[in-house]
Parts: sequence; structure tokens; C-alpha cells
Amino acid sequence: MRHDDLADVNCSVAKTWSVVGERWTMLVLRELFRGQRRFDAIQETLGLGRSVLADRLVMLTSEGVLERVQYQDSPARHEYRLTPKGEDLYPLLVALIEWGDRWKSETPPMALSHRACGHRPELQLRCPHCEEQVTRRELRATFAADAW
Amino acid sequence: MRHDDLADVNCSVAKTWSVVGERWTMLVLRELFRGQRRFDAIQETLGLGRSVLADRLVMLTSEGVLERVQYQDSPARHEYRLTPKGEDLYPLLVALIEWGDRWKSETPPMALSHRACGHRPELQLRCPHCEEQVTRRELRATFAADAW
DNA sequence: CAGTATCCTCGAGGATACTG
DNA sequence: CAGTATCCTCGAGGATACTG
Repeated sequence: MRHDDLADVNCSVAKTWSVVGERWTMLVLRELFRGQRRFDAIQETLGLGRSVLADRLVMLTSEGVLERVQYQDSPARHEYRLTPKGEDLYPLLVALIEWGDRWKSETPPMALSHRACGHRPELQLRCPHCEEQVTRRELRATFAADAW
Repeated sequence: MRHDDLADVNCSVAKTWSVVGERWTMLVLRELFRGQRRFDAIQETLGLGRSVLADRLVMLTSEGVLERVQYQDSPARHEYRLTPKGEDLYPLLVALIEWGDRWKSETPPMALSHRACGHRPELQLRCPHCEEQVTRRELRATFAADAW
């Protein structure tokens, strides 16, 4: 199974992975969420190959995760911005940060805080109906007939 | 930068990626969360190479994400179970599922429901102090001096 | 069943120079 | 600045047979 074949499998994990599962993709998105929009800025910070970055940006743009926006003319220059589909990857990024903070870093390299109160936000798995947190033991999984 | 070098960078996204960022790792974990614990069962469902699966299981075990448990003797047979460190990857898996359900699947291939009420749980980013949901616009990021 | 051994392919990524 | 062109390396993953 090639990487691209993940997109065609009936599993939401695999489909998402077909978009973000390559080595550099989530780190490129990390830069976008951090406010970097320029090719050279991202390339220098991450230190990845220019052709790899160019390829990832084209892929993410054609996926609708980023949009390429002209920010000046003569000469024309473009930058990349997160679309709503791209912004919606934020919980995924936070999940990566939280796990790394908890299990792989002594001191968190970056701290998020709620502007209003200064406290640290966290991802919670909740039942919107019961209005309480749930653990995976309290969940049932139902698979469609053609699910992978 | 090789894949393994991500572990040594001072960024929690990169460190987590050094554990879960290869092509098959999250899909292997999906099988574990689904209750599959046996080598052959995982290998047949996913269809990945046996040597790749063996390598991933060794890596995840040495990372402390899985533990290898003997479940019978003569002949000795082993299976794999999620440790607390592995269980803590569940929000990450849910984030992948939610994004795929929302943006890449017409009908969700698998539905999670709260056993107590039957409703669908969701990941929410919350401030535990203010006891309310927050968006990324309401957050501030503070980087350590040596953060990547 | 849970792997190991062996061999092979191919494409992801790196490096560097160049261009409008 | 935002890429493209070119060439190259190497290791991740596939396939198949074998083993305690």
C-alpha cells in the first residue's frame, strides 16, 4: 500500500493520515498556526528541502487546507493561509503538543494560556448531551458494514 | 534531518511525531485501541509487511507505549497491550477520526457513542479554570528560550 | 502463531544551483 | 522572495519463504 492509497480506504484515521501523515506536513502546519506564512521563513525554520516544502504546500493547497494568496504585485508574491478546513486541524496539533509535553519533554518548550485568565487550556473528550467528560471505557464503537 | 532526529528537537510536536509519525504507526495503534492484540490479526487487517509490523511493535514497546505480555506457555505466545502512556494517545486518535469524519468521509465509517446516553462524544478545547470552551484566537503562546 | 531472514524496489527527502 | 531544476542517497516498506 502506497501512501496515497490511504485516501481510498474507508477509515477516517487513514484518510486524515493521507493528508497529514508525511514526515514534514504537521511541522509545516505548526509554522502556519504559529503565524508564519512565507515560503522562505518556513523553509529556514524547519530546515527541510525546498522542493519538499514546495510539494507539501501544493498538496495542502489542493486539499483545501491552505490557500495561496497574493500579498503584493510587481513582483507578484504569494503567501499561504489556513482555510477553515486547515484551522480545524488545530485540535490535532494540540493533541500532539499535549502528549509530547506530558511524555517526551521535561519542560514544555511552548506554553499555551487562556488570554482571559492565564490558565492552561486542555483537550477534553466530552459528551455534549450529558455535559460531562467521558473516558474511552464509556464509549461504544459502531462500525459501518464497509468500514476498514 | 532523518526521522529519528525529530526526537531530539525541542518541540513537543516533533517529539510526538518521532513516535507516531511513520506511515503505519497510527493505524497499528488504531487496531490496539480497537481491541486487537495479536500479531497476525493486526498484520492481516492492515495488510502491511510482517517485518514492518514487527519493527513498529518493538519500537512502540521500547517507547513504553505498548507492553508485550505472555498470554500462554508451551508454546509461549505473546500479545501487545496499551500502557497508560499508550492509552493517553486516544485524544490524538479521536482528533484524526473527527477531522476525517468532517472533511474526508461522506458517512463516518465508525461512530462513537456514549454508552450512558447514546450521544456522540467530541473533543473540546477548554479552559479548566474558566470552565468554558476556548478557541485558538483566545490563546497566547509563550515559547521557551531554546524552543524550536 | 509470532515472529525472523532475505532480497528487492521505489519514492521521499536532501543538496545545490539557478530564475523571474 | 518564492519557487523550479537536477541529481542523488538511503531507508522505509513490500514480498516471500522459513522457523521455534
